[in-house]
Amino acid sequence: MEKSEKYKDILRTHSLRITDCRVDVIEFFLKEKRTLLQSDLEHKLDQYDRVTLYRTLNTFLDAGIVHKIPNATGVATYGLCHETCSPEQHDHNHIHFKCNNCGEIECLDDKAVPSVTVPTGYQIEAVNLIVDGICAKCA
Amino acid sequence: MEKSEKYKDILRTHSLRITDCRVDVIEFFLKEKRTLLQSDLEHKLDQYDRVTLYRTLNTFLDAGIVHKIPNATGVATYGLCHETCSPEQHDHNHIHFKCNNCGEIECLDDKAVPSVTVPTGYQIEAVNLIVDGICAKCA
DNA sequence: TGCTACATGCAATTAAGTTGCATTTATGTA
DNA sequence: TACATAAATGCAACTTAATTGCATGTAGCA
Repeated sequence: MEKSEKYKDILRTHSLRITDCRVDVIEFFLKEKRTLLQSDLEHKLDQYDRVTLYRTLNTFLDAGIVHKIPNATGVATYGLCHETCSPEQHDHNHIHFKCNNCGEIECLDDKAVPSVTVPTGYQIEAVNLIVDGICAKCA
Repeated sequence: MEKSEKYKDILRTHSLRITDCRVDVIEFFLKEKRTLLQSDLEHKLDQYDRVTLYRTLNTFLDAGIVHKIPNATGVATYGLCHETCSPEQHDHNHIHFKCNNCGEIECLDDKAVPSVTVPTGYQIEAVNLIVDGICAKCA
């Protein structure tokens, strides 16, 4: 299968229309293999308006193609979801690592989040574990 | 000891000058017993300029009086640190709970964060666990 | 009491996030 | 294959948060 077909299939799977912008955004995520900011997309894919990229990310968020990673920088950070994700069921049971040197946020896919307990009366919908430190590249 | 003396002592402990604004911000945190946004301070302590409140929060962050809680809302959220915190050594080993109904972020001080491991070459400096769901009040 | 470094207030700027609307386009159907 | 329609895009505009510079005021020490 041609590469662009693979990107298009991700859109088909999530019942989204196939547009150049969406295909390019998925391609960028898959090639970079890292979490991205909207500004990353704006620099790389500057043929598209920033509002279009903003809406593309939100559409992907709703569809379960990307997930938003909580962090203290104040800037929204997005990671590509596993193929098993859908709008109903997400599998984000992995650790996020934020490097205090290079600033990059990584998904450590093979590191599972330990189970947590909360006080009585609290209902858990999602668990996010963010580890801050120095990544292997910067150490 | 008078209450305001208690607030001032927190500032003395961290080698910060005692000013009305700083004392009022600490008092607000201690009385509310919850995490706060800068906008919360702006509404409650409107006798101070918002830049002053912004700088007060940053000063407290550097000094280790408050900590910034990672979240996906895009708005900085601050929690008062335990008295054991200092600029060098923080004790934030507790879970943060964000309610998807009321939006409030709580520190669950009695719930310890499980230990985590990261790949070889990564150095851990801090661990943040954010649980999303419905809090006891909203359930 | 006065000096000095630090804190504050005000003005202004940058950046992120968001919405409305006119235009263009993807896709199902005749 | 062309058409109709709902959805996607681009542009303009706006809101809010974060941030900086500078003049003025003040806490804390000598």
